[in-house]
Amino acid sequence: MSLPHAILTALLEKPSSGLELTRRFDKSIGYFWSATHQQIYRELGKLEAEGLIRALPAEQPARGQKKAYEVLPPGRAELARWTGAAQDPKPVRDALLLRLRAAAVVGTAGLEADLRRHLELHERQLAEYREIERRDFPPGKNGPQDRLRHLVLRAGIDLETFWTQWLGHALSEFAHLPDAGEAEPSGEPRA
Amino acid sequence: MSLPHAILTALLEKPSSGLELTRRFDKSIGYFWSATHQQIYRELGKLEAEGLIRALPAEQPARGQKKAYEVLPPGRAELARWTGAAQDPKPVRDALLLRLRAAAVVGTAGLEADLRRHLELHERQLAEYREIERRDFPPGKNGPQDRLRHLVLRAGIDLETFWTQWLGHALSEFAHLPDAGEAEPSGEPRA
DNA sequence: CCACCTTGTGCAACTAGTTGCATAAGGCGT
DNA sequence: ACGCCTTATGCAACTAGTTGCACAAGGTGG
Repeated sequence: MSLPHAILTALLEKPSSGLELTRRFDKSIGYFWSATHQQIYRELGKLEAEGLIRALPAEQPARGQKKAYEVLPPGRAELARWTGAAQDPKPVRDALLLRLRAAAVVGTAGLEADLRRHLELHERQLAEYREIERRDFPPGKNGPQDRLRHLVLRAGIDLETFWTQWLGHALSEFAHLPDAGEAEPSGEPRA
Repeated sequence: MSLPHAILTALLEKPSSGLELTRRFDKSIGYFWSATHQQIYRELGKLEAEGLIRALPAEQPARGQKKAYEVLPPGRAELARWTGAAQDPKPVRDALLLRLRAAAVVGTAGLEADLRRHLELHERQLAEYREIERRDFPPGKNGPQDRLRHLVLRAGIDLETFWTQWLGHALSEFAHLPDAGEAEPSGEPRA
């Protein structure tokens, strides 16, 4: 139940149309809460119906027209409530770790290449985060909101750092593993 | 599309009934791919229908009877295929980070308590992982499957370590933040 | 001047996961 | 022998997210 709140946050930072929101979700906010444009449009409709946001009175609201939204007081209140309410972390689901575990049973064939690919993706993401940090959080900037936002970015950086390190470690393990195959002494002879 | 593969892995490790699987998902496998018993039963039905697993011929398959499943060769093949196939990491969705970002706009009221609670949860999980490591991976054990499984556990340990550290850092930031409120110089005076 | 591309909005159908409840068998106490 | 608890299996309805497509407006090039 977080997408509406992600949208409220984005709209409070800057009133936007659906497509503008979509673009921003592909950058800053989407780094830790991704969403497709269809999700966003649907949610904008709901939020408007609930009276939490409203369309800024632009020209004519015809099709193919930009329609910008802003947050209404009840929307801000709801966001504040949600932010402060207790929430349980949702259970982990990580396919890569699952695949590694499966590999222990059915063999590692093909996995190494994908680990390498993931490593590259995470390295790229890490580089991007560092660039954002350099650009948006120079040493002087440390008002309360800056500190909070920097904290979030730090989480992103540290997470990507973890993944790159772990993947590096995993690949080095693969390097001296009894190649591919069942990886199981008791496995049946293949074919 | 990973739940069926999680189940195949679990069944290869040890043929089990639905409930036994559920219990194991609450422990080892579920640490990185959680599932409820309803998901598991449904998926067992599908896997059986597809001919990837079969029910072990037990007594009478009446209701309230244990029904254990084992993986058939096509099931093993499918798992091997999936494990080696390239897969994109799925986009991140972390509500806690989102809430922090929201807090930069609508204020931090209530958040600190929940951060503290999350810190405790992660510390507990970390302790559990370390205990498993101590118990299941003593210095001698390092055959190929041991190495792979240890690698997975290491990821869990390092992830929990990251979270505990980051949450600690976040809480220390909160400690010298201009208390609660809007955390925004330009915010409207509350109420 | 019209075919085609881009921008922006949106519906419909599908997949995956969650929640709440139903049902059956067997043991246990009184 | 009856109610009740635990174990085990499962259906149905719901929520959240994904995928594929449709459609309108406005610009662009042959």
